Amino acid sequence: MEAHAEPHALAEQEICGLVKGLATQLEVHVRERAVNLDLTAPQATALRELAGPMTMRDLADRMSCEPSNATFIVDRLERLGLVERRPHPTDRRAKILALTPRGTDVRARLLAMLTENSPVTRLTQEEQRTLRELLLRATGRA
Amino acid sequence: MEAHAEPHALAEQEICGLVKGLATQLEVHVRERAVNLDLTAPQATALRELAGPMTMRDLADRMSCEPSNATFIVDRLERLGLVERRPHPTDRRAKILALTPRGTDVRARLLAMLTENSPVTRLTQEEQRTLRELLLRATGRA
DNA sequence: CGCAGAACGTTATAGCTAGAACTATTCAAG
DNA sequence: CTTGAATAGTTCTAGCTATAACGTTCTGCG
Repeated sequence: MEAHAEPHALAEQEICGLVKGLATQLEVHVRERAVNLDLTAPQATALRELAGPMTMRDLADRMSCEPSNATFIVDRLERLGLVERRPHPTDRRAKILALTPRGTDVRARLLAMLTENSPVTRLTQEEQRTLRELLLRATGRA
Repeated sequence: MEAHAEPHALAEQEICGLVKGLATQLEVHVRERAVNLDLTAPQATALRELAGPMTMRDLADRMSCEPSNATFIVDRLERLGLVERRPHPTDRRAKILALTPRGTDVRARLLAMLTENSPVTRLTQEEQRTLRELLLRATGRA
């Protein structure tokens, strides 16, 4: 029987499903808030990650997506007048992303909505700290 | 300053990014193994979740995706001769998904590859148990 | 029984995503 | 200084994904 042969492997598979499940719930949570601002989920996610000026690559890393996808999303945010692409002061290959005044305003309203009823709030502060530690280790960032 | 205004909210945002990051790493891990079997990542994920006969809805739930997407993926798996759609014995709306002999074989080889060097193996058994508990609670399944 | 509401699965559509190929620029080794 | 490798960003394309709408079947309630 499979269950008796590889119990360890089964646990790993379950965790994969749970991680995907939580990621999906978080994306749905973002999407539900984003529509109120006429944004799609990835656009809102990008806006959330733009806590300060950064390059396209930085944004792609923070969103865990490929640079080509960051280009796609920033194109739309720029068209909406929420983000600007500025030249990088020392690296002529790179571009610095900066929020416009409207972008700053929309981002503030977005963050306020995102903090309400997030799936993560099902966990206590202590549990959130533990989860953060485990995710840091699992992703190899710690 | 933002950091002083809402430290709690910032922690939540970091967890969102970490969950997405781990989910992405897990998908990359699946994709890298899947290509050896001429499968795409979602096809391999579906095959992994097909531990036994189940309906389209069950598969969609296990994959955390919409039913329309499950239709898309199962169409391809059926075309590859790995999965069959059979009528449900008591519910004429539903269909039962069953692996073909070749599907069973491919799935076994897939599972063997997936257990090797998964990002989750960066955690100890004990840590994996803790992570599983927290994810169950965060997703509202426990 | 009969009907309203819900559930299962599919289709069509619009939008998101990764990968490969490309240009321009930077970095590192000689 | 110069050349080869690496990096930043974009474009193009194929494929994945969610949503809405639909037909079919089931379920609960009167």
